[in-house]
Amino acid sequence: MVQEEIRKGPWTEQEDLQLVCFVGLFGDRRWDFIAKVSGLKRTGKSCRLRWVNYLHPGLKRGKMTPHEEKLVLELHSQWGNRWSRIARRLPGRTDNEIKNYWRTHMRKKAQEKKQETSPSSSSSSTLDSSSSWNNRAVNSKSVDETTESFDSTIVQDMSALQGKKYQKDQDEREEFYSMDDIWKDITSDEPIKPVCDVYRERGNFNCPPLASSLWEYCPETLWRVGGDESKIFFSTNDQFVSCYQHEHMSLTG
DNA sequence: AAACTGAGCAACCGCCATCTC
DNA sequence: AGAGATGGCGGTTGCTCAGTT
Repeated sequence: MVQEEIRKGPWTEQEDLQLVCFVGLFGDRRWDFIAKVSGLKRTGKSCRLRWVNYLHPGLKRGKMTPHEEKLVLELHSQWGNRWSRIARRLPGRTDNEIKNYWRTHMRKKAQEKKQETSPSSSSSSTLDSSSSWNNRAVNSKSVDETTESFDSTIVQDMSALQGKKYQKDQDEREEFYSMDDIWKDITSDEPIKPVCDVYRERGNFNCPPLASSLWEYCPETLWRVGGDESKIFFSTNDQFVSCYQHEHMSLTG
C-alpha cells in the first residue's frame, strides 16, 4: 500500500484559496471529504483547523481588546482550560487564539510575580529568563505549574477545574452552538460576507458560485473529467458548477 | 551589523466523543 | 450493539520576527 503523500506545515495561499472554495461549495462539515475532493494533500483535520483558525471570514484580527482580555480572565477562572467554550463567548476569536493568548499572558504574569516575590533571587527557576523558550518541550509543564503557584485568585479555580474530566452539565448542553450558530451570532454584530466575496474583494480570487452542502443533495454526481486532476466538475439537480483548480482559482493579482 | 532572546502564532498530535453503517 | 470513521478539543511544538545586547 502506497500511502498518498500528506502535506504538512504552513499553508500556501493557493491551498487557502482551494480550501475556501470547497468549503463554500460543501459547507464546513465533512472535512475528510473536502480534503479529498479539493485535491489538497492535507488531512481533513488539517483543513478544518485551517478554516476554523484562519480562513473563516468572521474571524477578528489583531490584538485582544481590554474587554476581551477581561472576559478571558473571568471565564478562565470559571471554566479552566476549556478554550473552545471560552471562545464561544468571544465572537470572532478562536480557541487556539485564546489559548495562545492565555499562555503568553500567564507567562508574563508569572514573571512579574516572580520579580515581586523574589527580586534578588538567583535560584534556578523554570521561568528563569536564561532558560530558552526553545526548551518549552521540557519546560512548558513547569511554566504552567509555576504560573499556577503564583496566581492566587485564578489558580484556586483552575486547580479545582484543571485535570478533571468535565461533565457535560445541563447549562453546557443548553448553550451548545454549532459552528454555524456561533457564526450567526457574530453576524448579528457585524454582517459577515459570503466567503468568496471576502476573497473577491481582495481582488485575487474567482470562486465558483456558493452553495450549501451540495454534496448532501446529490453526492453521487461528482466526477472527474477525463482523469484530469486539475479539473473537477460538480453537478447538482439544478446547478452545474465547474471548479478549475490552478486555473480560475489561482491568483490573478 | 550580527547574534541572541523571547513573544506571538500557526499547525500538529493524541485522545476522546459522536456519528454512521 | 459495536466497530470504524470522523470531528472536536486541549496540549504541545516549531517557526518567524521584533527587540535587545
